[in-house]
Amino acid sequence: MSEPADGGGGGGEGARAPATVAVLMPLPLERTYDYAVPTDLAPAIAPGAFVRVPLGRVERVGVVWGAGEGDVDPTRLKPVTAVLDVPPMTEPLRRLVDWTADYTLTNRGSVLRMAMSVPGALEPASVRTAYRLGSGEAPRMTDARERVVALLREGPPRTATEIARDARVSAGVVRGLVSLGAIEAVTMREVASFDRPDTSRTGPILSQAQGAAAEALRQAVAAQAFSVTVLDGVTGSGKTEVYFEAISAALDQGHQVLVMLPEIALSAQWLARFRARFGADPAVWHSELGTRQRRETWRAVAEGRAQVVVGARSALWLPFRTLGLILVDEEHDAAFKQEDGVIYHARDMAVVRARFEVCPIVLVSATPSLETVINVENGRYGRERLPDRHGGAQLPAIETVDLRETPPARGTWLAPALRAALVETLDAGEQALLFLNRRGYAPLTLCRACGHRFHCPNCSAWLVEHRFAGTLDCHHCGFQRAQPEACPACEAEGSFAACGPGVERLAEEVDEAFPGARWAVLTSDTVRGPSQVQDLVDAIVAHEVDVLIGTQMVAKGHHFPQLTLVGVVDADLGLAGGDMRAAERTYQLLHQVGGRAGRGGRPGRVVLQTYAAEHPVITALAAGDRDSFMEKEAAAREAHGLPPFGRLVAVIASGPSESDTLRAASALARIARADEKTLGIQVLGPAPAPLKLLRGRHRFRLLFKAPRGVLLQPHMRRWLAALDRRTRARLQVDIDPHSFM
DNA sequence: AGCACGCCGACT
DNA sequence: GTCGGCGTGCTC
Repeated sequence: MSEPADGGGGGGEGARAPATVAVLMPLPLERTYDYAVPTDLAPAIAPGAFVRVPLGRVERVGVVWGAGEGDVDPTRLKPVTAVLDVPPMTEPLRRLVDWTADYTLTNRGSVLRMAMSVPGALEPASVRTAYRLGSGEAPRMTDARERVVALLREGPPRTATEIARDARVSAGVVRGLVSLGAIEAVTMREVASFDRPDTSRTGPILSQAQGAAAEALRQAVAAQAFSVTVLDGVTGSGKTEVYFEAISAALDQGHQVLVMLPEIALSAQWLARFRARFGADPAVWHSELGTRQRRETWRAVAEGRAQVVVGARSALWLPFRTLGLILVDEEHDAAFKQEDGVIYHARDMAVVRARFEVCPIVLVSATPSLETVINVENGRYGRERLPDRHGGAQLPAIETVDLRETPPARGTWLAPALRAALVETLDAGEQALLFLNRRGYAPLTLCRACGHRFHCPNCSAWLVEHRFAGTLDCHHCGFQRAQPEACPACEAEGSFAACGPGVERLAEEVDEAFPGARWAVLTSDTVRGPSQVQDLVDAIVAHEVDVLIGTQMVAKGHHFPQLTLVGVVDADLGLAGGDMRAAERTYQLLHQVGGRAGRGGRPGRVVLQTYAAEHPVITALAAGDRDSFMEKEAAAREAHGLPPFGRLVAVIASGPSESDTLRAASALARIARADEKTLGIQVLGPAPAPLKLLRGRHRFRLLFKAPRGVLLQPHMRRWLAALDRRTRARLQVDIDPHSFM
C-alpha cells in the first residue's frame, strides 16, 4: 500500500476512507481484526459494508465495524479481498449487535452471526437465463414457433422451461428459435417479488375504544420518535385491527414494519387477516424457512422491497433499511426468550432496537408481563387499553370446579360438572376445547409388579408414554424407545400402569364418554409443521371437530367462532415447581386458553378444574381481576427483591463429569462471594439444576441477585475472567433468566 | 467456526 | 517404528 497509514486508524468520519478497517466476523470472537483497504476498494468501504477477507487460510465474509484499531503492524495486515454487493449493515443494527453482546455477556461475533445467518444471501445474486424476442426472424414460422413469439410479445422474458410450458412447445422449438436469433437470451437477476401492502383499503369499522387506541398509535408513528406503547386489551377485543392501523400509517410514511409473533408457524390465521386488510402477503421470517426463501427475504428486507415482515424472535436481526414501527404481539409469551446459544429476550432487544432506529414500538397482550406492567406504572411506557370484546361479544363466564369436593370417577379426569358442560355444548351443536398441558398418554408409566419406572438414559426425567405411536419418549432430549410388552426389570407382562393424564388419555376418555363426538388432538406430536396446523385449524373452523384436545399449542391466537366451552383439565399444573414466574405464567396461559371461548356470536364458558380453588391465580381468573392479581405479584416480587425490582443472573455449569462441573461452579461462586458484601450482591448455589442431567451432561446452577441499581454484567465479566482457564465445564450465563430448569 | 499444532494408543 | 485420537490456540 503506497498510502500512508492513518496514525493508528483514528481517521474517523472524513470523506476519505481510512487505509485500514476493523472487521467483525460472524464467529465466536469478541475482537475485530484490522485489514488493509486496497485503493480500488476504498470508495466502496464504509462502516457496515459486507466484505470478504482472508482469515487463517480461508476467506470469510465479515462486516466493517469501524476504522482500523492500529494494534497490529500495518505492514502485516492482509487486504480486504472484495466488497459484497449488498446494502451495508445500518448503524442502528450494528449498535444493537454491540449492545446485545455487552448486555448478554456474549462475544460480538456470535451476535453478529444472528444478523448474518443467511446462507448465500450475501453471495452475488443468482442469475437465470430468460428469453425475449430477438431482432432476427425465423425463415419459416410454424404454429409452435408462432405460439412462442406470441407469448413473448405479450409478456415479460421467461425461462426456457416456462416458455415450453406456457406455449405448449418442446424445448427443441425454443432452442431452434434461439439459434435463429428470433428470440434472444437475457440474464435476469432472480428477484422474488414481495407484494406491496395496499394502505388505501379501509379496515373494518372500529369501536370507539379501538378508534381511540388506533389514533394514539398513529400519532406515535407520526412522531417518528422512539416510544413504547403497551396495547393492552382483553382476548377478542380486536387488538390486531387496531395495530393494523399503525402499520398502515408507517407504510404511508415509506417505512418498513416488523411484527414479531411468538410462534410464527402457528399463525396462518394472522396472515389471513393481514391479507384481508392489506390485500397482500407480508414477508414471513422464521427458523423453518427454506434456504432459498430465507435469502430472498433477507435481501428483500435489506433492499427495502419487503415492507412488512412478520416473524419469530430471529426476525429482530433482519437488516431493515428504514424501520418505522415494531410490534411485539403476545409480548408476555415465553417463546420470546431465546434459551440457547446467545441467550436474549427478543421483546427487550426489540425495545432496544426501536430506540436505536428512533421509531415507536408497540407491545401487545391481553395479559402483559409484570415487567411491562411496572414499566407502564412508572411512566416509561405508555398504555392503550381495550376493555371490551369487539362486536358486543361477552367475555366468557369462568366457573371453578373444586376437585376435592367433586372429583372425577376413578381412572377418569373430567369431573361431573365439566362432563355436564360438555353434554350441553355438544347438544347445542357447539364446539368444546379441553386444555391439558401434557403431551402423550401419561406422564409416568410404571410396572405394577415391581415398581420399575422408565427413565431417560441421558436426562433426569421420566419417559412419557405415547400410546398412539407405541413409544416412550423423553421430552427433553428426544430419546425414544418402543413401548415393550414385558417389564424390562421383572419380565412381568401387561403389568404397566399409566399414572396421571396426558392429552391422549383424555382423548380416550372423551371417546368413551361421548360416543359419536368427533375429537382431535392438537400437540406438537400430532401436527408437524405449519401446514398441518393449518389443516387442523381449518377442520375445526369448518366444524368437522366437536371436541378439540390440546396442549398450550391451542392457546395461541386461534379464532374458532363456534367454540363456546373451554375445559381446563388441570389448572394447577403450571403452579408446581414454584419458580418466581409460575403464578404469572399460569394466569397468562389460562387466561389465553379461556379467551378461545365465545369469540363468535354465542357466549362462552370456561370451566377450571382445580385442587387449589383458593389459590390467588384461580380466584383472580374466576373474578376476572387481573389488575389486583398483578399488584399482589408485584408486591411479592418487590418484597423478595426479585425482577423487575431487582436483578438476576443465572449461570449453568454443565459437563460430562459431575465432579469437574461442580468444581467449576464452586470456583465461580467462591470468586464472586469475595465481592458479596462490598457490592450488595447475593450468590446462591451452586445447586444441582432441577434437570440435573440433560443430554448426558451434568448441570449445576448458580444464581446472582442484585438490587436494581447494580448492574451485574461488569462484575460477572470480571469473575469469569478470574476463573482458572482449565475448568472442564461449560458455563452458560443467562442474564434476566426466565427458566429455572 | 475451521484448521492448525501437539502429545499418547493400535497397526503395517 | 508410524497413523491418528481430538484437547488447546489462533486467525488481522
